[in-house]
Amino acid sequence: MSQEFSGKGDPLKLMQLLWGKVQAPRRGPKPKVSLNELVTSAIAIADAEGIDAVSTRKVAEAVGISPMSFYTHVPSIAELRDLMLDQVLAECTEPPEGWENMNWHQRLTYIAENLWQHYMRHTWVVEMETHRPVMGPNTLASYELALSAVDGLGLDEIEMDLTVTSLHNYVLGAVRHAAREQAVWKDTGMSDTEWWYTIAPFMETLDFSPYPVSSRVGPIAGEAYGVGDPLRAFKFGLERFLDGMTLLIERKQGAPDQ
Amino acid sequence: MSQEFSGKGDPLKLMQLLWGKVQAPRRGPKPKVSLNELVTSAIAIADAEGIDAVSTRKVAEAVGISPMSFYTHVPSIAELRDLMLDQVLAECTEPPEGWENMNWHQRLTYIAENLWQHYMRHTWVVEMETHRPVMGPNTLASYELALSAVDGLGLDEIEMDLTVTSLHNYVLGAVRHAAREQAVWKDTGMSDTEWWYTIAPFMETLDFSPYPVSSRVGPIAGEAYGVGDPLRAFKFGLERFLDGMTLLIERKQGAPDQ
DNA sequence: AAAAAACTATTTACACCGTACAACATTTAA
DNA sequence: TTAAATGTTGTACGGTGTAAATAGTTTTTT
Repeated sequence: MSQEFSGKGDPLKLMQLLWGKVQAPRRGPKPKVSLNELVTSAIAIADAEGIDAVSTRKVAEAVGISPMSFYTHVPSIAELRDLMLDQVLAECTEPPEGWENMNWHQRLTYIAENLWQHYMRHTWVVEMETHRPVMGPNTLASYELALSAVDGLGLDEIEMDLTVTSLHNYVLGAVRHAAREQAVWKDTGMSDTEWWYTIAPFMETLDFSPYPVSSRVGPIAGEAYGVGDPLRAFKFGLERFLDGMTLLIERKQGAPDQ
Repeated sequence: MSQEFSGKGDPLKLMQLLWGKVQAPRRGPKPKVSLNELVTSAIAIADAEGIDAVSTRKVAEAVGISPMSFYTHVPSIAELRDLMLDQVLAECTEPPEGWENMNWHQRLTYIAENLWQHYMRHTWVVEMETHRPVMGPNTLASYELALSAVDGLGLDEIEMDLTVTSLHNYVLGAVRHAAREQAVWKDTGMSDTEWWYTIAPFMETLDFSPYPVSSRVGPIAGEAYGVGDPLRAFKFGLERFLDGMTLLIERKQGAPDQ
């Protein structure tokens, strides 16, 4: 299912749907619903019940068409999912207030934290974005915003792309813990802390002598921020990355011809 | 399906299975297969056909038991997937040759690159690890190895944990592009480059004026390394992160009491 | 030795899923 | 008015996870 990559079918059709470039049919009955209604409805279902609740039948029912009518609007569920990804990313395309007065450090921090919040609002996106890039208008617009944060700093185009890409990569990797916790809590009512206390008695029966460093670090880290503090790990890594970026940018500005 | 978090059922049962702490039954017939055979078989299927090909029926057939016999060994497919994750991570638990003579920079680089290769060997792991941490022996052992890379540098325990966690987060975020490309290629025979050429004619019909920076950066980056070079982006971000780590470690060593 | 208990294995069944296919309904161009 | 093009719908198939009932096997208890 998730293995049904859209490249298999018709990548062009997906692009046309993403960019609204499907030529309007000259004859035939008017469609009962628009593509936008389908995608919006699917996103609502995913936000409320998770991505696995988004089935062709359920989306069709939500917008009031028969199950198979779905396929007149979207080639398959794989394309629907890609459309969902691009549409929901509309939240990350606009610069925030004061953007013009921010330096690159503040801008990249904003990009990363905004992306974090986006993933937390729609935890299903974290699962889906492991798949295939979606060349849609909102995806491109959010890439544009991120790139503009590091424009004019002395980085060449390739370094700009690498910066934005690895920052995005990092956020996605870091957010999954927090996203998972929220999804599990939503689904089961059990927090990570409760889960931890459930297995803690068992953990104490284990022999930890093969893991000397872990058994020193684990409890201290655990006491400091509970089972794990994804946000703190995220911020820690972000700081290291940005510190590294500072070094690179200073180097480039010191030798602009390199 | 992927929303069936194991916390829902019985987290303790999973822990017992992970650590081989299920008390041997006193009576009744001998099981036809062992848990290990089931998990190994499931991993083989996932490696060959992707995670979605791993169904209870298929695994049962592969080891030669009836479909429902599966549930004698594993509570549900969610637990099987967790067991797969831990078992396959056995590849990342041993220090490489020369580990003792490496400095922290070399060690962290090894950890990151080895993890990258692990994910590339088993691309389905990338999809699955977005879910829930598995407190199994191999997971713990790989955590131990990573922690030992930054032990004795003047970092406190929390910083050690944060370092290892964010490094792992970063690798996971960065590898997904490469993993996806490989999975798509395996499944469809279409490389990312071919896919790009399929949609390129359409892309040229689009109006890129709303994306000035992207349309400057995109082509240059594209020409430099094709559609995208996940490995290069990975290494770029890794360098920035390690540069940032250097600053932190130097700071800590300059003020050991802080 | 016989009976009971504990366990594994199997069969059947159900409610979902994505979607192929064919018949039908509606709108427009010829 | 007719034919073409399109949207809608019902039926059907093979796949999924797994609940429930049943059958078979081994060990413990009587």
